[in-house]
Amino acid sequence: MSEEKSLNFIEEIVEEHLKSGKYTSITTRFPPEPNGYLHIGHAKSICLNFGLAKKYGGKTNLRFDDTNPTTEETEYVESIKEDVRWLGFEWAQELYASNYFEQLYGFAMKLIEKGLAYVDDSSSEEIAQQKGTPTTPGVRNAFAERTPEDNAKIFREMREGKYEDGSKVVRAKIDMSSPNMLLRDPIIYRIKHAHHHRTGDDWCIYPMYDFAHGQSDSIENITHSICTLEFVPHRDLYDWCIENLEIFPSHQYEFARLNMTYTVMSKRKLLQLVNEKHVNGWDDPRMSTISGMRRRGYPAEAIREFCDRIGIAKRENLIDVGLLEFCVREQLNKIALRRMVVFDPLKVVITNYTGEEELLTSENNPEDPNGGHREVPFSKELYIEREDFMEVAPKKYFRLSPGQMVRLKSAYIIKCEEVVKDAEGNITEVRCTYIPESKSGSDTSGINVKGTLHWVSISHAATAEVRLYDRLFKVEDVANAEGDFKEHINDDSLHVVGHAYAEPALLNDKVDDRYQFIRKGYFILDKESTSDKLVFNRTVTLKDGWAKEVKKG
RNA sequence: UGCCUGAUAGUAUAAUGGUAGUACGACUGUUUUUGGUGCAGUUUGUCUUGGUUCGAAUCCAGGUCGGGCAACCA
Repeated sequence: MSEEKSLNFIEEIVEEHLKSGKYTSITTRFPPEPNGYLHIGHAKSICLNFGLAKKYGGKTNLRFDDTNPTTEETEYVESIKEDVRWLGFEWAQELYASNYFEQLYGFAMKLIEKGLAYVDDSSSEEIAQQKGTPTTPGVRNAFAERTPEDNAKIFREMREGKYEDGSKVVRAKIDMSSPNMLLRDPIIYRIKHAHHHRTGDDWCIYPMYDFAHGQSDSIENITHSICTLEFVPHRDLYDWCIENLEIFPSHQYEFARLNMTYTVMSKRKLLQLVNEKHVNGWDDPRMSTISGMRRRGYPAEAIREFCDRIGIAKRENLIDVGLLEFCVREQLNKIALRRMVVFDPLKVVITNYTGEEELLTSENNPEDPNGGHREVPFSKELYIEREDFMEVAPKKYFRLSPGQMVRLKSAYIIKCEEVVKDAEGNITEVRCTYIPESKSGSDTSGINVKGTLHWVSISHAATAEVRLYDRLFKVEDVANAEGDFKEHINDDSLHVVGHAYAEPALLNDKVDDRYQFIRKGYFILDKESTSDKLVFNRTVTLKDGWAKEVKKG
């Protein structure tokens, strides 16, 4: 019995095309504009495009949509390539819309010769005004009457640099009264005396998106050109260009873009967060960027799994970020090395412990029988988490309190005998006794305790900085919340624990290792970590049933 | 006022005229040397009004509500 997973609507279209013989293989493309870093919304598109080709034996190109020299930079090209690769995908070809500038120029000339395009000297205000409104038709001006010969001559001169920015544009001659505003003689070329990150100063005219994208698809024989819903009205123009240019008929299909709770997903807003220093760069672990998530410790596999689970449809959506976190935990639970780190220390003295110290063994990962073990030093003086002790314990509190017993993970059962306070009444130390025959792995004490605590031996502990991240915004639906999105920034999205106490095994682990600090969450070493100073990022917390219980009262 | 587009549990997504299912969440219980994990279970849904049909989430008609469209951005 093979449970066939149901297909999304694009997979259905592809299967139909393959079955009917319309195509014998498919080609898709991922077409970012190199004007910013990729975010989780792009990951959805990447997984879709590359996933489709992988599933149906086709190929996917990485194509940079670099038709606007004033916003695009090589830095972004490099980061995009790194992110796509990190997500686990391999492109067939690395291409650029700017590779096709000469061809695109020829396409425009062809339209001019066919009488389907003309040079317009109007200002952008005039053009906008003549365009009409959605309910009233636009009007065509006198420039539309220029002959193909005149148009060709002026277009050539535009290319040669004879005219200033904004003085002339080339427009496709379609229909000034179309109900689709994009068909009201859209601009296809504009003059920009600007340096392009790849073509340098070779060009001073650049094609518009609508005159570059479909043709680029066509040149590359893209069979399924997949984009997001806001491009639906562009499809008429996409098809018009291909039809009138008589080139390979690529087709555009649209799906709903990803929205996620407690975050923003537009390059404009992400750029603002970076520029105005609300975060520390594009790869700040709180960002919805791929690079931010990577630095935070989200595994690529978890992001792929997430994209798979949210599905592909045409309905507007707002996905709970909790689903992403679920995917991250699911993956990390299987691979993360368990370690003990105390964030907020409370000293525990084992009064009846007579040895100097001993090495105990603890499993690296209880989920992984082949995960191995590490040694953990134990001694008379330990740190436990301050929140794991209460002098007056509420009901169902399974941690340490006077007269109560708990197990120290992978070590012994201890019993709280005495609480030591300073002059102000603050608890400075807890004195306990341990049960020698309760040693982990060879427990003959017969005692059962409800609570198990993480701990570190004070004299063996390494110190580390730990960065705890929370959601960047306070409201679920940031894009649709009242007022400017920055008003909803969560000022408490970063907590730095300057001096956490870590078991020494953390000193020897590899940089790429993923950790679960037992009972605290999943962590990864940050790039700012040095041999003198360990810095960890909290990837995600563990689910906390006790916190939920406390909240309920 | 025009055109395009969509509507299934709290959130997503499936059912392609024939038993409304799955995941996340929430809630129970159970296991556990992590209040984690695992396991078992409970919970909640077809926007609305008509029509076609033996039978409608699905087809048809009207309505309601949401999103998009008038950048020399992509």
